[in-house]
Amino acid sequence: MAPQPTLKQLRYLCAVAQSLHFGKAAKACFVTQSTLSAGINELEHALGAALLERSNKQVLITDIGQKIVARSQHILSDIEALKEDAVKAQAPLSNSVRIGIIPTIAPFILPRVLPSLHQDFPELRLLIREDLSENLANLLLQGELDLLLMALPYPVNNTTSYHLFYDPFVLAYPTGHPIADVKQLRTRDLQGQDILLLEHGHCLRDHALEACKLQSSQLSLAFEATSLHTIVPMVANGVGVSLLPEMAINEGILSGTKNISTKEFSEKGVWREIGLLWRAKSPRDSEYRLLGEYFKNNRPGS
Amino acid sequence: MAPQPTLKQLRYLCAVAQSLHFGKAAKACFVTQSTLSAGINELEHALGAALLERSNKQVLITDIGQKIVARSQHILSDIEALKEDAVKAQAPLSNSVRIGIIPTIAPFILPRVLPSLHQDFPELRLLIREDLSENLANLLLQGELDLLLMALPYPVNNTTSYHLFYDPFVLAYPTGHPIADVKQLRTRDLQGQDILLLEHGHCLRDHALEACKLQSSQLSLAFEATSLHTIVPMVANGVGVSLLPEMAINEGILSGTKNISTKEFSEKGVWREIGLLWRAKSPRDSEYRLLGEYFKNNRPGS
DNA sequence: ACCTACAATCGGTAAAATTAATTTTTTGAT
DNA sequence: ATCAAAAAATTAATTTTACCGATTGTAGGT
Repeated sequence: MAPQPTLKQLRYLCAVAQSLHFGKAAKACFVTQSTLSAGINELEHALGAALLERSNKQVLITDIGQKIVARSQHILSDIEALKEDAVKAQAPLSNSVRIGIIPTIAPFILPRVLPSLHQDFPELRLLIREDLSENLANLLLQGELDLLLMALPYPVNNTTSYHLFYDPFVLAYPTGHPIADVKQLRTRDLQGQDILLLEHGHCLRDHALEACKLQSSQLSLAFEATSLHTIVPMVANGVGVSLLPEMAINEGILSGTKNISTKEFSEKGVWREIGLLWRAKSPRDSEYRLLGEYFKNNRPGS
Repeated sequence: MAPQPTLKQLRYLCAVAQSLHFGKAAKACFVTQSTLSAGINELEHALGAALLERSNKQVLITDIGQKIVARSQHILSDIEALKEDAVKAQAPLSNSVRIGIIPTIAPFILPRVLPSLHQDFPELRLLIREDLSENLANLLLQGELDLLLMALPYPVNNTTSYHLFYDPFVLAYPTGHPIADVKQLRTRDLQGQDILLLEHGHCLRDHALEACKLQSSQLSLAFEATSLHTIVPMVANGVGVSLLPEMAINEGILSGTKNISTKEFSEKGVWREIGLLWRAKSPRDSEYRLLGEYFKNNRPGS
């Protein structure tokens, strides 16, 4: 196969086209005249066309040479633009981040974080996808998402996790429910209660059960909700009690709802851990940590 | 200075972007995996950006990597277009030829040559400039013109000339003029005649004088014409005789004009030489010779 | 615990780019 | 015609780079 033209050769050609003088062009390219001469020759052979007409008095550009010069200039400026792109992309959080957030976090953290984030990193484009942990994990591994904001621990291969904060579970019960009389609420007080939880697939359910040392089989209530917002009116109607994340309450999930009371657990550790997750090999590791700072500093209730 | 990205590296990148697999990409590029790997690394360092996210299981393209890939594909296809241009330009007489023609040739040769030329070389674009020999010569040396069609000899540095044919001078005189009685016309019969010629600058004038062995000082008629077409009516009106190029007569410069007769010289050598002229270093030498063939084969009167 | 698949890395060698010096070519001037 | 000047081409030696084959390291699957 014929040798390919190189960018260096195109640079030499354009330099000659500018000065119409091999010696000057060589200087402009920081090479010796012989190097430039050889480069031009290579290009002419690679293209199989005479681009320049040389004499000892003047250098002229041929018809086809002129066309090649024009194309070369275009290509070289495209290369510059490409390099420029790379430089611009260096600024942290200046590009798109495709983030996946589980449904029990997204509505309660985004309204608070997004505005300040946009202020500090106006170039950042957050592309948000809300889905269950399992689906998000798959998308992360497939490279469809860059970052997950979810409850930890959640096992995903080759990922790095970043702790943000703990989000306590708060008991929500119908006002006047007997449990209101318990002074120091402990997880064992939940035994035998009708506890409303989200349906399978929501990790909030699993984390709540684990935090309260309950087995799924202990739940007497067969009904399972599809979102926190539908649990609230059910509790208010006396269907049962529920475990709500504090961040949801802080963000006002109960506002406007009557007949619901809440009580915090007196024990430590009745919470879920909130964190970030990304592919361990991701070159944007440091950017994601930076983003983590923002979520930390702007957590609901802080 | 940071090393420049090379086209080879961009090719490697695009290959990886296609297969998302270093080994396959390497094969597609006809290099080993280690070579490709090193190339991608160089590119990333040259740009200072992580373009790919590698693990032993999958290769993902980063956000910025995606942009660079898109630009690279664009650049690489531009390179192909450039090469394509060069190949197309290889076909002889497939590009522009900027030709300069003197006013005493152009109107009499172009109508005949252009049609057949266009038929055989439809890609050829003849850009014609009509001017005096001296001006054309300057333009040729400056590279503003590629080729001259003119009367020879005409001294121009560093040029190659190509003989086309001889164009005899024919005496034109008012019908009934005494010279009509001369049986064997010779140049010495012109002595003492009122001879109408073009003004200074037209080489036709000088060549006519030389061919007829006359001195400018021998001309009794002070008036000089600006074009052959203005000479004709003057001869018809009896102002004097003139020496017209045969090609002009063949192309019908006298048609429709009454009271003019013509007579050929009985001697050999009463002619001007018509030829092509180009810079000796021109790489299109062979194309110009080919073009010369056309002018030869389609000379006026042939 | 082993095997597999993959990209990164290493060491050696072949190829190429680059330079400084020289040669050739051309051309204007004497 | 000869000379001198200018400029690109060429040459030969050296440095640099590219490339390959083999090996290493890492994760995942069995």
